[in-house]
This record gives sequence, structure tokens and C-alpha cells, in this order.
Amino acid sequence: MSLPSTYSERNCSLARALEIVGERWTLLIVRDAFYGVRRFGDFATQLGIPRAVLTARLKLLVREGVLTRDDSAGTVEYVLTDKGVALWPIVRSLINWGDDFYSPAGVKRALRHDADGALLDHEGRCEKCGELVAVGDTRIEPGPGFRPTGAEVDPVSAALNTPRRLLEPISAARTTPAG
Amino acid sequence: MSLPSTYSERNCSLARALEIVGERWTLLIVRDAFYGVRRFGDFATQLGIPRAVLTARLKLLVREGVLTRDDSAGTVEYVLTDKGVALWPIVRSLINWGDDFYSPAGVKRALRHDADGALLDHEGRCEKCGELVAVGDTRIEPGPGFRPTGAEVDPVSAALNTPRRLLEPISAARTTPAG
DNA sequence: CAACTCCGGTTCAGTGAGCGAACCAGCGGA
DNA sequence: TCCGCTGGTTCGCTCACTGAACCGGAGTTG
Repeated sequence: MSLPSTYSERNCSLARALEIVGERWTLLIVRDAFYGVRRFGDFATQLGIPRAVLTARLKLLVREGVLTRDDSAGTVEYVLTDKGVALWPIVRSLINWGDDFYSPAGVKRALRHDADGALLDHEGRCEKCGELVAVGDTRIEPGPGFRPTGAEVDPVSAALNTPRRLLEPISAARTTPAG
Repeated sequence: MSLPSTYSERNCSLARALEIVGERWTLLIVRDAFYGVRRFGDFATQLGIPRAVLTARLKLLVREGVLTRDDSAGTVEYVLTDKGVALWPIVRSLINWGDDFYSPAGVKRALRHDADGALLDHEGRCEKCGELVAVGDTRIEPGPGFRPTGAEVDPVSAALNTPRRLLEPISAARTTPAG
């Protein structure tokens, strides 16, 4: 959020957190990272974000240790660190609030415990086994409020609208097209 | 966040939520509302936000049903609605993340179950009784990471740095000064 | 009733961030 | 050698944020 560095209320961790993830687009980038997006171009097309802004946000997130920039595999990959994964409760509660108040037809994307397929409650617990479900054990899939746009021919969008586990890279969907 | 209204990814409740609470300053205003701030001038001085921006944010939050503007008591009061109180998990998880990664000396403000004085865990449960603590039953007080700035002579700041329950208005602290 | 104060705003010029579209460079194949 | 893919950078334009001054109604005081 780049509040003035002489920000008066240093004693609030909320302000500190917002300096990192409070800027425009940043949490949407993080969300896509949870969904498995890892490549610059995929973030750009999925979000429709200006590429210069995307560059700036990715740089900030890497500098702050939320993402790592992995260059070793020939293609650049941006992957969530543990610190980034720790943002999941924030992302989840924002999704829940949006679903509760702006999606009368039901949740747009349902979160399930991958092990037993049961839905998660608002605290992130499995409604069947009561377990606190880890991010990697969470499956996401279109819910009753989902509205297919019909124009998702690109493999990345198609992969994102298919039931899959969080953090699982979608790169596979690109290199091995569905057809 | 005022994403372009033709925002491509309508199927994400996160984007919808960020259109309301993702703009600069908005979540800080909501946080202060949880802390008991209700008056225009108090928001302005506590946050150091430009008054024109504060006007715009309050208007948006009232229009969206997060706050109500109560004019009946002679003075204008902005109070959280149920929809606004439902933002608490978002605010709490942001505070937790900020404390975890940017406050090595410990939490800046501790959240406790007012009934038994025990701390809350990251899910908002009382560590002693295990109960999911409602917002109004939460007490907030300076924690080990708190750094007194020493210059808080105004009664509002003083009240905010004193153990007190969430949502309890600080108006009392203004009309009945401590001395 | 006039002067003063408090308070919730509005106005306004200056600036910086976001925007979109074009451009650039390295690399791997054909 | 040419081509296309990919991860960026460059560059005007616009618009929201900034800070400081100003405004007007409601008490209140002499």
C-alpha cells in the first residue's frame, strides 16, 4: 500500500501487512499463485493486469519473500514460499465474505477436503472429519454460483475451472493440451 | 479496488470482495471501526488520511452496507453493520500474518477472550475454553511487540492503547476525559 | 444577537501511480 | 537465417491520492 514510511500507526500489524499485500492486484496475484499459476504470461492474461504493474508486484513479492523466482528450469516460475502460503487464511476469508454477500446463487468456487471430498467451513475445517485442512490438501472446484463465460478456450483458464488441488502447478496443462 | 467493471474474472469472490475493501485505507478504516472509532474527525486524525479520501471511503462503505451513518444523536456516527462485523476474520488474519512475519518482538496487540482472559489462536478460538470467540467478546490490549510512541496525549489514542473490548465506542473517552 | 468554537465535510492545484499499447531481447526450433 | 514464444521494458495519458485551505451548520457564551 506504500503508506508514507512515516506512517503514524506503526503499532498495527494490519498496516504492516497491507504495505505488502494491500496494493492493487497483489492479492489477486497471490490467489492465482494458490491456484497454480506460476508464469509471468499466465498471470498477465488471467488477470488482465498491465505488464509493467505485474513486474513491479512480482518484484515486491519476491523481495518480501512471499514468492520465489525460480529460473533454473529454462522458464521462469514464481512459486509461493511458506510465508506466501501463510496468506491463505486471508485469501480464504476474503473469498468467504465475497461469497456470503455478493453471490446469492451460492459460492462461486467450492473448497473441499481432497481426502474425503467434504466442504470446508468458514474456519477452514473439513465439515466431515473436522480436521483443519492444509492448503495442499484443499481441492477447489466450480460451485453453484459459478457462471461459465463460455469463452475459455485457453488451456490455463480451462485448467483453473476444473476441480484441482491448490498449489498444484498448471504448467502441465499448458505443455500437454487437453485435446 | 475499482477494477474495470468489465473485469474478466467475474467468477472470483475474492475480486468482488476487493472491489469493496481492497482500496487503499479502507481496511484501516474498518479496523478502527472495530476498535470503537465512530466519528469522522477521529478516523481522520488516527489514520492521517486525507479528508477527501476519508469522505469517499465512508460513502462507499455506507453504500455497500458495511457501515451505517447514524445522524440521530446530534453527532454523526459511523458504526459497523453485521456485514461489516463479518469482515473480522479478514482483519484478524491480516493482523496475525503481520505479527508473524513483521513483529519479531511478539504481537503488537494481543486478542483475548474477555470472559476468561486467555489468548485467541489463529482461528479465533480461545486457547483456554476452546470457544469460537465472538467479536464483541474479544478484548484487545498492547502486546509484547507494542512500542509506545510516547506522544499520545489525545484521549482517543490513549483509549485505543488501553485494554478494551472490540466494537465498544470510544466516544465515552472523549466526553469524560481521564483526568 | 454577534462572536467563537467544534465538526463534518468540500475545493483545489500538484503529483505520482496505474493504464494500455507498442517495443525489445534472449532462446529454441525449423 | 528466420520465426515465434516469453519475460520483460518504455512511454505518453489519465486519474486517483495528497495536503492544505476553505466552508457552513450547530451549539454556546457574553
